[in-house]
Amino acid sequence: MQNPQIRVRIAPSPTGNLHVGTARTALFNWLFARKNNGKFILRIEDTDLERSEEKYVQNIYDSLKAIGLNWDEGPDIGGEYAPYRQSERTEIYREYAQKLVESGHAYYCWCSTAELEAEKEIAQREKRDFVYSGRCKKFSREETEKYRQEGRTPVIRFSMPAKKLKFNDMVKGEIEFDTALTGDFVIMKSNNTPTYNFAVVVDDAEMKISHIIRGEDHISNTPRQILIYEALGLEIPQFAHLGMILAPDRSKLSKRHGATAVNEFIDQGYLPEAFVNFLALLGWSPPDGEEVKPLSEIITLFNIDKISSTPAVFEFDKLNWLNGTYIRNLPIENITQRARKYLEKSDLSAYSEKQLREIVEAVKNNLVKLSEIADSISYFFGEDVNIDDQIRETILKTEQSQQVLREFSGLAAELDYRDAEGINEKLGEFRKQMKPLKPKDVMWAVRASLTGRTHGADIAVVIKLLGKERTLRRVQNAITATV
RNA sequence: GCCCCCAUCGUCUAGAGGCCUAGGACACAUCCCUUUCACGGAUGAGACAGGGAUUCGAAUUCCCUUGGGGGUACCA
Repeated sequence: MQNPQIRVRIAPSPTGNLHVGTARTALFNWLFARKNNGKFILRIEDTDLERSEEKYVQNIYDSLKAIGLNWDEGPDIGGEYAPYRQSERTEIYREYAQKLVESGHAYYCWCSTAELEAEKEIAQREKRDFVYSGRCKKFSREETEKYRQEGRTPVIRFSMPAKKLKFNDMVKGEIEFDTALTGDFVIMKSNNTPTYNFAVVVDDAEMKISHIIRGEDHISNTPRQILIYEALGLEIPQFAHLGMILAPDRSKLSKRHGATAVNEFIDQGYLPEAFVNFLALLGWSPPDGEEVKPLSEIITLFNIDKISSTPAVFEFDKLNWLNGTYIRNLPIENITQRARKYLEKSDLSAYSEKQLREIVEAVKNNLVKLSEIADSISYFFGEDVNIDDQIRETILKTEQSQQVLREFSGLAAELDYRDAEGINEKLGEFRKQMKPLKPKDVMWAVRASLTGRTHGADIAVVIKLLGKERTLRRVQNAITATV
């Protein structure tokens, strides 16, 4: 079987930060390339000069790299088919457009926006779809010259052959369109710049793209593109259209649903490796049922035939669970290091690195996002602790708690603060000693006085890390504050 | 409106005619562990959108309806 080099691409337009939908498409392309020993290419589609911005190009690079998707050819690293930015390829599009005009597959259209609007209005009134009439197609050289003389700037339209067009989609199966419904569409704008549908075809062909894996929002563009391939006598690639990513309310994922850009998730404290893992699960499922899986393993298991054709809801619950799982599985040094910027919201100087790791170890289990660590560890810092009014009133101020704390301050004075396990044992004895008070109530009083909270890290560890002085001080404060 | 795509638990999905009284994961509930919250463990509840047709037999094939999504630009 002739199996030419597999080449896929991701072609985002830099009109915003890298969207999760684009990231997911990039991921599937990347997986397909890596799985099949192919090439993954990054191309920047910046033909829309108005909306494209350089900072977004940078964001695309950064986001892709952050989630571990490296490309083999691209604007920044070059490659055999450079340049990889559409804005630097305009000459190429012009040549191809010219070819099409010469071969009769395209023609200049001199219609003004106003004239087109009028046609559209009529179509609307007659309740039929607007399909460009194609009247400029028949113009003679003289008429063309006349318009040029008038100072009109033409567009180039592709001459649509009307026919039933079938193509086989790798994920959707056979799809059929009636191209008569489309009409002659613009391939070169009046500013001599290509439209999307034309530029993609030219680039994909020039760059020898073998498989086009993209979102299903492009499915209706496909017949037009196939027709251009045909008109140009180029080989038609394989298509695969992925279901969209939807918001929990099943509408298109947008800003109003919260974060939509990859970097926002990472900034929020999602681990990039957890995030890609989650993305992979949107439309693909591991044959062995093990969903927590690094990219390296997903590559070997990945199979494009197994991609779901259904749109997928972006569910935060599962992302959160995955992220927590990844955090828990990380070696403690690694978490500590990666959480540094959040940890540093507290003044770390009072602790050694070793102690800091103990703190992280003590709180890591209930983290969903790395960023939450800042709050989880806050009571380990400072001489005193903030206790909110409700806890002060309902937990600390009760006579029962006061009694516990008076007793506990005695115990606290003679603990061995180097030994968490020992502290734990003493605490056990203490609970017995405080009977008939319930163990839970006893510990809540102690915990609240020390941490200002009703839940958190193992209390013996808290006591150890707080040390004698602060433990005594905080307990004492909790007692005196209410007298 | 027209065109195209899609349709299994709340969500992501497994399922390619009998293995399905439909499996897994997240979320949810209960219980266990436990000084708290978590973590971990166990159990439970929970779906083939509806209607026809094909077949000995349909979640799986076909048709219709309904619902959802996408497209309908000199945006990409």
